[in-house]
Amino acid sequence: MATQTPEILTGILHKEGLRYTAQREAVWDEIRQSNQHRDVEDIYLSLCTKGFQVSRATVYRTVDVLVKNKLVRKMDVGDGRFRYEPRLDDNHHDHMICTETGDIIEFFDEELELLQEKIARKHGYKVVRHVHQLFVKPIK
Amino acid sequence: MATQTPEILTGILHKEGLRYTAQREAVWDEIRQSNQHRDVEDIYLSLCTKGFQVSRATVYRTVDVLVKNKLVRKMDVGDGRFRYEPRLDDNHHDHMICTETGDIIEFFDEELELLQEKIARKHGYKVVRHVHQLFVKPIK
DNA sequence: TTCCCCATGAGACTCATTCTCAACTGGGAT
DNA sequence: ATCCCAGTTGAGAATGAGTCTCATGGGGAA
Repeated sequence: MATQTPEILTGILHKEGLRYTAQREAVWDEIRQSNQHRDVEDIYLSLCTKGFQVSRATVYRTVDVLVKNKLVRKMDVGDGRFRYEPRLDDNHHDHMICTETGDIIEFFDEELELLQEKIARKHGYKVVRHVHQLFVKPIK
Repeated sequence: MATQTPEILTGILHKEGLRYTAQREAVWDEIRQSNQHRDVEDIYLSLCTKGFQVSRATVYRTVDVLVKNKLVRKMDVGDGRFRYEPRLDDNHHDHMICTETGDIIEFFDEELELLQEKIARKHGYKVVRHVHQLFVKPIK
C-alpha cells in the first residue's frame, strides 16, 4: 500500500493531524536508510554525528508515530531497550538472535504463520499480532 | 527430574552453594502455590499481606535463583515488567495474551516446536531458547 | 557455642523512557 | 507576505523496574 518515496511521511503526518517538521523527517530518514535494528540512543547519536539537531525526546516521540503508522517496526529483544527497523516493504518477518554474537537474522515461514492462526483458533481466538524470537547458537 | 516436594528448594540451594533461608522459602512457596503470571511487585505485596518480612531486593534475588534452576519461568510480556510462573511439572509451553482482557492462556504445539528447529537449522543455527507470544482477540 | 561468611533490608543508584513547560514554529487565515 | 496560535521541540526533571551497596543479621560447619 505504501510507496517508498519520502512523501509517505507527509501523508501520514497529515492523516494524523500532525505537522511536518525537519526533526520528524530527519528521524524517519535516519531509520529508513538503515537496515539495522537499532535502539533510540543509536538513532539519536547517529543523527547528532550527522549534524542534525534533534533531542532524544523527539526521537522517542517520532518513533512512536512511525510505529503506530507501520513505517517502523518496534521489537523487544528482552534486554530492556527496544529496537527499531524500517518497514518499507511491509514484509512480515520474525527474528533469530544469535546468543554468541548478538547478530539478528530475519526469517519468515508461511507454515509457521498458519500454524499460529490454527492454534489460536483452537482456543477461540484470532491472532492480532505476535512476538516470535529464536535465541540461537551456530551449529557446532 | 524434579519432584514436587518442598525439598526441591533445599537441593537446589545446596547445589548452588547457597543457604536455606526463610525468605527464599517464602518466595518459592508464594510462586509455587499460584498458577498466575505475576511480576515481582505482585509477589512482594502478596508476601507482605501474608505477613512475611521480605524485601523487594530479596524477591528479585531469589527469583533469579529460581529461574536459573528452572523452578520458575520468567516471561517478558513487553510492558516493561517481567512475569514469573511456577514450573513444577517442567512442561514447556508458550503464551497467548488476550488484548481485550489481559488473560494469559498457555499453549503447546509439538509441530510448532519442530518447525522452529527446522527454520533455525536452515540458517545454520540451533535453538537455545525462544520467546513466542500470540496477542489475540476472541473470535467474533 | 563460636565464628566466618553468606544473606538480608533499606535506600541509593542506573538506565530507558516519559513528562513538563517555556520557547519556538508550521501553516492556515487574513 | 504577515499574523497568530495550537502543535512541536529541547533540556532536564520525573518515573519506574531492576540492581547495587553496605552495615547488620543469621545459617551451619567444626
